[in-house]
Formats: sequence, structure tokens, C-alpha cells
Amino acid sequence: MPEQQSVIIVGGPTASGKTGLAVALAKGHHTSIISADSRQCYKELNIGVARPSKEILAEVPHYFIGSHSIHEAVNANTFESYALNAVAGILKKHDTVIVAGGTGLYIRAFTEGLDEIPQVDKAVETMVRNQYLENGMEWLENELRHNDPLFAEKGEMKNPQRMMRALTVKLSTGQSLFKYHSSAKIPRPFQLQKIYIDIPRTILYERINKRVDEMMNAGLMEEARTLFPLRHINALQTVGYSELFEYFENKISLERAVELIKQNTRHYAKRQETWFRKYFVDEHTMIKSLV
RNA sequence: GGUGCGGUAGCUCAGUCGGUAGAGCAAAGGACUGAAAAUCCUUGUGUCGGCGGUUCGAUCCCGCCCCACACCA
Repeated sequence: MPEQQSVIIVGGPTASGKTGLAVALAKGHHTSIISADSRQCYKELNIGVARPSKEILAEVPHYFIGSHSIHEAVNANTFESYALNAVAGILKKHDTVIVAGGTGLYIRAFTEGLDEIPQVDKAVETMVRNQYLENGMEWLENELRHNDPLFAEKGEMKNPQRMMRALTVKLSTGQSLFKYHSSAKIPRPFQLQKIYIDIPRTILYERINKRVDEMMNAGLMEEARTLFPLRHINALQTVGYSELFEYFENKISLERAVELIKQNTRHYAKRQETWFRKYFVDEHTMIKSLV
């Protein structure tokens, strides 16, 4: 079998040590890293999203770190094309690329592809959102029942985010969101190796708690304060920022905010584990425990 | 020392006009194809502070004790 170019995926929950492992691998293969992280890609976010240090970024070329603005609409689709494009470029000079990150959906979009769904009508999207904010779940439920019975029957009818998306797709394209879905994986022109970092829950939680304290010492509060006026932007619905925004609004104490950042980060890590448990189940996966 | 108010799930508390009890949060599990660090779903047996008494039956009534808080001395 001929030597093939390959992509090494490094996944794991937040604070599990993905950055360290990815950097070591990248150095070993003399190659670059593509971050698969839905928040580290924003140039306005640094401390709170545990972006790799300047030193690390200078040592190993990174993609999708500080590459976008919170004012841009970045999503799984954006990442899929961005990453495929970056990988193609890197593989012209190297045989291996490292893709490391904690956003499961992005990694899957990159390795397996998303189905083609036409661009939705911006005006429709805004209308749906405003109507929901004004009239609530009942309105969303009724609209979906009338316009997209398929989703109403099989979709998550208690999840406003998904419901809004489904309704928007249906109203702008005339077809149910579910009609666009196929479970087909899109083949990629490279071999995949997957590494999952598995750490005992209690140790992971200790690391998270400690890291949050370090972030606060590093100036997370100042970073959040400058972003406070923009707090309604989607990209800022982020653990570490939302809680401090509440503190700035005098809704909770600083002590409570820090406590909540830790707790919400733990929740986040748990959700990542759930996602990855499913994604990393195949013969190409290597489970690596760093403890 | 006296008086008052409490002691119920890991935490905050509700409740049982006496028939062994339930919410929120935490925690755990899960879903998830253009907001994914988001969004959503599922899961609640605990000597109802201790020991006695009354009762067919007490976590609920009575007595004593222990603990916490508040006030008075």
C-alpha cells in the first residue's frame, strides 16, 4: 500500500492537554496545526478561551486561531471549508497535518462533511428570530406544525434554536431541513488518525478549576470588560465571559461569577465527552491518557 | 441561664389537618448538520437531628436531650 498523506485528529475535553500534545506532534512531523475550536478562532477572545501562548504560536504555525472576528458569522460550515482549504495547502509541502480542538461538530464537519443546504434568506432568519422572541415557543411550534410537519414530528420540538433553524430553512428554501440530510460521509483525500485524550473526570475537574483561577489572574476580567458592550453577539455566549457580564450588570457577585465559570466549564467538558465518546468509536482511534 | 425560630436528598428549602415525602440547584447519563464554550432531553429512598411517649400506625402530636441561628439577661 502506497504511503498516503494523513491528518491526525487530536480531540478531548477542555483542559485535557490537547494543545500540548498537538504541538509535540506537529514538531515531530515538522508540520502545522489547524485548531478546531469554535471560540479560539476569534481574535477578540484570548485569555478566556485558553488560546495557545504567543510562544507556542511562534514555534508552530497555527490555523483558525484569532483568524476571524466576533462580528463575522462563523459556523461549522465555515470551518469545514476553511480547514479543507488549509489542509490542502499544508499537504503540498508536508505529509501530515494536525487538527486539534474541542468542538466536536467542527471536527466531524471536517472529517465527514456536512450536507449541502442552500443559503437561507437573511430577512427570513431575522423575522423568525424576532417572532420567536416576541411570541415564544407556542408560535414556533405552530409555525413548524403548519410549515414543516416532518420536523414537527421528528425534530426536537422543545429546542428553540433547532426549531428556528428548521423553520428558517423551510421558509427560505421551501424544503424541510430534514430533506437535506443524508447520513453519507463525504470521502476525504487523506488518511485519518484519531487520538482522543481521556482523563479521569475528577482530575479533569481539578484542572479546570485551577485553570479558571489562572485565567482570572491573567486578566480575564479586563478582557471581558472591554467586550461587555458587545455581550449580545453570539460569539460572546461563551463560558468565562457570560458569567462576568452578569457580574458587570450587578446580577451576581464576582465570587459567584468565578464559581459559575468553573461549574459551566465542567458542564461543557462533560458535553464534550459525550460527543467525543460517540465520535471516537472506531478502529482508527487511539485513546491516550495523559495522567 | 431564659425566650424565640429552626434541624427533611450533596446544597437551599417545601410538605405531610398522623398512613414512611417533593421542588430548584448540584451531580450523573444522553441528544445534537450553518449559534455547537450554543441549545435541548432524561434521572430524586432520604435512619424527615437523637432517645422515649401517645397511637393500629409518627417525619408530622407530647416530653427530654443534642446542634445552629436570633434576641433577652
